Amino acid sequence: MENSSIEKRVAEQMLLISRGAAEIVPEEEMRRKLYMSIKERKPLRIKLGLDPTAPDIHLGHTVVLNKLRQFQDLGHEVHLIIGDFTARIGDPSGRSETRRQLSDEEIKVNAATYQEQIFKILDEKKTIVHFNSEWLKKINLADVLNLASRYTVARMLERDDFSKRYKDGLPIGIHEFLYPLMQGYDSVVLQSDVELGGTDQKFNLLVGRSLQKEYGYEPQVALMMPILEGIDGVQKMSKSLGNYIGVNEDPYEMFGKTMSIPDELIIRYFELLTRVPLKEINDIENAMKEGSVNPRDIKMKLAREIISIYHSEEEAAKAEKRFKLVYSQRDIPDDIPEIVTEEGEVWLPKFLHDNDMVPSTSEGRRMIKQGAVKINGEKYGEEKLMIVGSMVIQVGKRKFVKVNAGQ
RNA sequence: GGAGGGAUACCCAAGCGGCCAAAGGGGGCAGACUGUAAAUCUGUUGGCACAGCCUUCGAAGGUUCGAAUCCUUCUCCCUCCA
Repeated sequence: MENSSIEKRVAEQMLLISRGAAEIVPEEEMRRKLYMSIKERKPLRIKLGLDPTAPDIHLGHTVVLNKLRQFQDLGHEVHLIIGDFTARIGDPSGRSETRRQLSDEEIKVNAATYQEQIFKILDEKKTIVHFNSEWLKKINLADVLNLASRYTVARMLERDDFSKRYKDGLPIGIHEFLYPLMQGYDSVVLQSDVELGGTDQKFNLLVGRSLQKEYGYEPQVALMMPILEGIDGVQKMSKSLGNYIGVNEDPYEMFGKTMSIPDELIIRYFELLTRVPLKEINDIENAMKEGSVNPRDIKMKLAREIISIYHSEEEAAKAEKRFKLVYSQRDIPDDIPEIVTEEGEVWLPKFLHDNDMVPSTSEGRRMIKQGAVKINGEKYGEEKLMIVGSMVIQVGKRKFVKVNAGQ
């Protein structure tokens, strides 16, 4: 192949790879690796490590997975490492406190659900999955010492999270120092060319680089993706903060949650979560700046795009229709759950609780007092309710149930 | 190993014998307004068939008519010294 045509393909790949990326360290090396890969027709080994610390994955996780998928589509070799061993330690990255250590059982369960969800994005056939216990389990203390001797405490303490904790007098477990070393060791074993991660992974990825050098291999390139903000627009998306959209959520939930993101996040979500071409995204951005489109409509498009990836276009359209009905027209949707009960008087707080519309009867009472409960579209302020015939009970904006009183 | 300080609800934080289901702030939820965005205002924020009762101030015991508050032991964390 001509040098010039290789260069051209390198440039093309670089463009795709850079989309949304926060940082590529070092960028020049990325180019060089791509060049060699094309020239020698040898795919790059791309590594992504995942800690099975939470049972479900959400859109925040998909940022990096989408990038991985791009590499796959470009013909590179994707290695997914399930950190079943490292999960025992828990990644200290960005943590202001020591992580809880997980049990084997939890890890196993999480790893299984992970894999099932991950392949909604990655091409299963082209993905090589490893569990890092494969090699980390076999290491003995002498190996650990050998590994540990290749890094220094001073460099560990350069890390933001460690140095902050150290300064604040918060505990740092010795085992937490081992975490980046183990992750780096994964790279040594795998001889990865590129490792992906969030920007919070920078330190770990760079440790991988230096360990690979220590062990006499070519160091990997660190490709960092931004950390996605959650639907509150402020904090990073995470399950524990409750500001997430899960990939397993039903289309209507996804639609609603997407619509609730702040406007400032729209473009970012497009860029990091969809496959809408960059050019189109730019057009959207400009149109919004000019005010020629309503951000609400753009958000609806975003929601459709996202749902299409995890469900289907039909589902997306259905979710949109329902959304418009409930929120724009303030109407009652027709596909709400129905329950059958006996005719007669019920104590509403308990009734709502029994039907999972409120977390407790106390909360139910509060909702009623605050005017959040509607019967057949009418605000209802009483705790006692006479159930006759068929009625729709609504709590807040989004919870509906249809009650049919049997004979 | 020695000396001192601390642990309060989702988070931060006040309370230091009864008026404490526990101030204040953040966050959450709901209402109004809207584009279920943001901003703003208002209410609410342990449970229970609820003007009452039950559980909750790191854990377990104790003192007291009465304990988040006092005592004992334990657990965890921090600071200083070694």
